Amino acid sequence: MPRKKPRARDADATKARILAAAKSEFARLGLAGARVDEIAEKASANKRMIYHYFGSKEDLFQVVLEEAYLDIRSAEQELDLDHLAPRDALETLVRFTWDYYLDNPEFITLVNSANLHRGRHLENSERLRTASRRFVNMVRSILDRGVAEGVFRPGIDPVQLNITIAAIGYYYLTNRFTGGILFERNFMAKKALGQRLDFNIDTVMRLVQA
Amino acid sequence: MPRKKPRARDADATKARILAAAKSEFARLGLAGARVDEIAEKASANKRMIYHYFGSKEDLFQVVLEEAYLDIRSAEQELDLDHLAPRDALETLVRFTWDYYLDNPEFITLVNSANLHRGRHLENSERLRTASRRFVNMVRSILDRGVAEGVFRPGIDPVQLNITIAAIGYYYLTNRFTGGILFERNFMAKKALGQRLDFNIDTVMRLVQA
Amino acid sequence: MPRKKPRARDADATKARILAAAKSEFARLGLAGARVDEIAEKASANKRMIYHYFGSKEDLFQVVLEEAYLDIRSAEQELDLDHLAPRDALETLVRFTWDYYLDNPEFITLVNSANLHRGRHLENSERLRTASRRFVNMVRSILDRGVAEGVFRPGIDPVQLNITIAAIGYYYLTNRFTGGILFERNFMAKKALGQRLDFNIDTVMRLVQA
Amino acid sequence: MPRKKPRARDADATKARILAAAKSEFARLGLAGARVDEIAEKASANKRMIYHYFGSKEDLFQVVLEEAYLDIRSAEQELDLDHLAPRDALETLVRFTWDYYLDNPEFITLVNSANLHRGRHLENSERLRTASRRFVNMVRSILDRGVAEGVFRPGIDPVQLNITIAAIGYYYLTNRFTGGILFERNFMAKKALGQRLDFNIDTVMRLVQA
DNA sequence: TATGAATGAGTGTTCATTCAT
DNA sequence: AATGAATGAACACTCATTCAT
Repeated sequence: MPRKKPRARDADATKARILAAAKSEFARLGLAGARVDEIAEKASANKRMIYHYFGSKEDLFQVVLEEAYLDIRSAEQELDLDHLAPRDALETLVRFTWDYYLDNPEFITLVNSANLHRGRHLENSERLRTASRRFVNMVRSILDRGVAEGVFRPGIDPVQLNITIAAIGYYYLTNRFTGGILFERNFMAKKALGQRLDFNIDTVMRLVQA
Repeated sequence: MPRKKPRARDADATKARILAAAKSEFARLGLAGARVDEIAEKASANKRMIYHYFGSKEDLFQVVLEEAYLDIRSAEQELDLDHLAPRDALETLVRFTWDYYLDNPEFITLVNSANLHRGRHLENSERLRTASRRFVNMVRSILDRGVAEGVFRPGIDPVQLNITIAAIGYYYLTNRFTGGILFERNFMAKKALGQRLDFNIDTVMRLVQA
Repeated sequence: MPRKKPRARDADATKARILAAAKSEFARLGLAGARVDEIAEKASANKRMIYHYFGSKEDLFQVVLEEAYLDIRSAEQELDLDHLAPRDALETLVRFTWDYYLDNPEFITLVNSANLHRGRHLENSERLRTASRRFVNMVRSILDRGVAEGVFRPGIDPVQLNITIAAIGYYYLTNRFTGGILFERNFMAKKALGQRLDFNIDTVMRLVQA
Repeated sequence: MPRKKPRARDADATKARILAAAKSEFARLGLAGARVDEIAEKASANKRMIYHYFGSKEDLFQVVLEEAYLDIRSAEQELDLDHLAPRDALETLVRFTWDYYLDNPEFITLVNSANLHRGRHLENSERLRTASRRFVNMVRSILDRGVAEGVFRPGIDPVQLNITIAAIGYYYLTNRFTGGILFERNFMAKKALGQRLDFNIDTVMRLVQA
């Protein structure tokens, strides 16, 4: 017996399309600047579906944010840093962080938006806290191994180190527009990007050097 | 008998009040999130005056941004770093940058907003470009003196260094909300702030060390 | 049992109500004088619907204008003047034009508004151009038949004639207020209206007389 | 004794500049569309002066209107039609009316605006009523002389005649924009203007012909 | 006579959200 | 599951007018 309407089953696809459109719009325009109409149109979905699946614009923002953070945390785990020598592991992490920001520019503006709203939208995400703990432990383990092997100096706070690794890439990229104007450089030129990555690896290596 | 300045109906004072209110609102809510009505009310000014003096919400945003940047550039000049020993000068700059961000939290979110809008509002500010050139030259001069004295290694790009100095403070503070959640720390606790500043000074010193 | 048309939530009906209200308001107060709020209220519609269906106040004005012109052009076609003797056809047209202006006073002020705005809102209406061509051809055909029958003199430009037929009715009615003041007459008294129509028919007949 | 402040005496000049600017703006945009700010700027006058001299925007409109009407009435008197043969006098009047409309295009849109507002702004102008009476009498006298000389037919109402003389010129010019679109002609081309004037003279002459 | 500063009530337009089907 | 219609509150911006000097 042939099924009647194979139209259904789109629920997940519709949700995914909404989420992708929302991510793009929130990243591009911020929470206040993004428009529900525009998100619906870009998702080829009816506006009503957004409310059906996500409840409200803010709730949708919250889901987008959580997904974005879980994505980077999950990608970091796949780096398998525990199987690399400490120095290699650290350099890999610096490179990965930089590349991830470059490949996922929405991540940066989403995080900025989240903080403009004082982190309110992530407050209750236990999944995120768990993933973060795991991530910090990974960095700590690299540091510990490096100290044991005598290549890293002791006493480095893995959280501080990690903030710095993120900072030196993130800041350069998020402020690439005003930076380009103030310093009269094209921050996104291929050569400039390469130089910055080198500078950052150097910075981190000198920082942990025994 | 010299008359005092006839202060009532003072255009300059009104403009200044509008500017201050706008700075606060744009910093708090972003360009899209800020409300002209609210700015007017906080400035104890009539909404019409905003349009009279600044033309539009975006034009007002532009002025706020430019003023904010000029302010930090001007404060940096007052540090008189050329009269300090190179290492002291650099540490002073790192400390100043950190303190400025702490004392002027609006600066950070304003810069974020400027970049969310792709730097569009600063594109034509020659005043800013001039001030920035002067600032970069100041950092370059510190580096040169340090190299000459044998305390800094040669070949450091002053722009890269400066970006890093800004980054390691800026990122910590702008992302203090999500950071606090992910890393389960109070980023703004007095002790945490002190530790971060120490970490940053250390980072920069190791970076330039001969 | 056939269900009646589900009339509630009827987009067409809402559009029609908006159009009718807009016609009335634009006619009464002009494009600048009419208020979108008032149009919405008179249409028992939400203001948002006006923008949903018509885009903007000016676009709405454009649609109102085009509809108004198409309406008179369509009514003229229904006169079936080609089946009347040339003199009867012409008199019928003069009477119709006069009656149409009397019955549709909004038409006159709408046309005035259109011209105050330099015709900008009708520039791209191909429908209107088509209807106008058909109309001019109808008048031309009446003239031609009259000349062939020897009752009209030859060489009359149908466009000039038509402008005159419109003018002598239109001017009297559109300027009835200042006219009433200047000439100290009630232009809209039944007797005055009859006299003017007679005068106009006479004017046109003498103009085309062989 | 030397006069103190020779700055004064500008009062009349200021009023005149305001009046000229107001005429232009009201003609161009209508009563609702014209802006007090714009009028002040075009008059190189302070906005406050408009209120000082004229009381309100509507009062200013009233003065502009009255002046405009008095101007055409006064120009008509200067034609000295009583010294021309009846047919010449009539043709002169038709030509003058046409030329006046062409040379003073603001007059037409001002009259349209006056009537959009139902003549309200002219209701109490006794000066205008007086000038109008004189004008009607002039036309009546031409007709009477023509009848006496046997060149005009009797029984023509001077008011109706005058309305028609105005109408056939006024309508063509006020509706030149929509007319140009509908009839696909350039109503303002030199040749077109000449043809229309000829057509109008012909119309009037046939109308009064004995 | 003249003026720049200031204002309150609007004015077209947009928004996130809900209703009815 | 999905949709087009509808809404009310808000939004950026404007206006004619008055105040203070």
